[in-house]
Amino acid sequence: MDADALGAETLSSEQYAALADFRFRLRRFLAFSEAAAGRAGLPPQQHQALLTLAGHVGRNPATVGLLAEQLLIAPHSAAELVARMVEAGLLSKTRAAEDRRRSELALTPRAEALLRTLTAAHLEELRGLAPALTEALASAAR
Amino acid sequence: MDADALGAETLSSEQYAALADFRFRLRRFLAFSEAAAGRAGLPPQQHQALLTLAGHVGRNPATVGLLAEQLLIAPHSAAELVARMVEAGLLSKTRAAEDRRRSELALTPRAEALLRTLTAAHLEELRGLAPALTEALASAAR
DNA sequence: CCTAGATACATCGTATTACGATATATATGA
DNA sequence: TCATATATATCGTAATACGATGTATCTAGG
Repeated sequence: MDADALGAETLSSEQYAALADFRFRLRRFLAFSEAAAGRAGLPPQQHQALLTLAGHVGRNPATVGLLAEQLLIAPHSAAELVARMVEAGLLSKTRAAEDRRRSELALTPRAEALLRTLTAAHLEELRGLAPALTEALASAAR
Repeated sequence: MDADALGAETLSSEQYAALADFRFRLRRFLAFSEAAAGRAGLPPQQHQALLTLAGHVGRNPATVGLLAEQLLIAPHSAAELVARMVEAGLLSKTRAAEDRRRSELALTPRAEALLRTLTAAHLEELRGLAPALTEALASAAR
C-alpha cells in the first residue's frame, strides 16, 4: 500500500509541526544574524559576502563569480552587491592580471574587524542553539 | 585603545570556513525550498505561512498575529501577507465570534494539497541533507 | 592570427515585499 | 464612560535581486 507513489502522501500533524518547528528555529537564527549584522551597520547579504570571502582561504583568489556561486545569486547580482560593498569601503576590487575580465576581491581592514566581531558572536550563538536545532532537524528528518 | 580587550577574539581561518560552510548549506536548503515552492506557484513566505498554520494544530485557532509571531514579521506585514493569500485562494479568513478584532485563518483544500506535496518533498530532502548539515553545525559550534 | 563564440562582469529598469507611519474597530479596566 | 490597549488594515517608500541587455576579454577552430 504505497500511497506515496501517487503523490497523495499521508502526513501526520506531527510531521507538519516538526518541520514548522525546524523552520521557526532557522528563522530565529537568521533573525539573530540579521540583527547582529544590522547593529554592525551591514545589510545581511553584505555580511554573508564577507563571511564567504573570509571562509575562502588558501585557494585561488576570490572573484565576483565565486561570490555569486556561494551566495546562490546571479553573477550580475553579485556584481551589484560588490559595487555597493566597494562603495561602502568594505571590499577592494582589482582586475586580475592573468585574466582581465576577472575582479579579485579582498576585505578592507574595517571589514575584517567587523567580521571578526560578528563571527565571534555567531559562533557563540550557535553553541547555544546547536542542540535544539540539531534535535529539531533530527525530529523532522526522522 | 586595545581592541583585543573588547571582543576582538582571534579567529582561525578554519572557524570562518566552518561558519561559512554551515551558512552555505543553509542557503542551499533554503534555495531548494524556495524553488520547490515556486514550482508549486507559491512565493516562499506564503509557503512558510501555510506550514506554520498546518503545524499549529490542536491549539487555539490561528490568527494574523500568530502568523506574525511565527514568521518574525510585524503584525501589519502579516496582515498584508494574509490578504495576498486570501486573494490567491489559499486561506480563508473569518472574524472570531468572541473577539471580533481577530481574524481566524484556515487553509483552503487547494492550499492543503499544495502543502502536502511540498512538505513531503521537504522531509525527503532534509533526510538527505541532515547528516552533513548537522556535522557542519557541530563543526562551527565546536 | 583572426574571427565566432564563450566567459566575466556591468548597467538599467522593474517587481516584490517588508517596513514606518498611521488609521480603524473592538475589547477591557478604572 | 472613557482612556488605553489590542488586533488588524492601508498607503507610500526603500532595499535588493532579477530579466534584458551591453561591453570587455579570452580561447579555439580554421
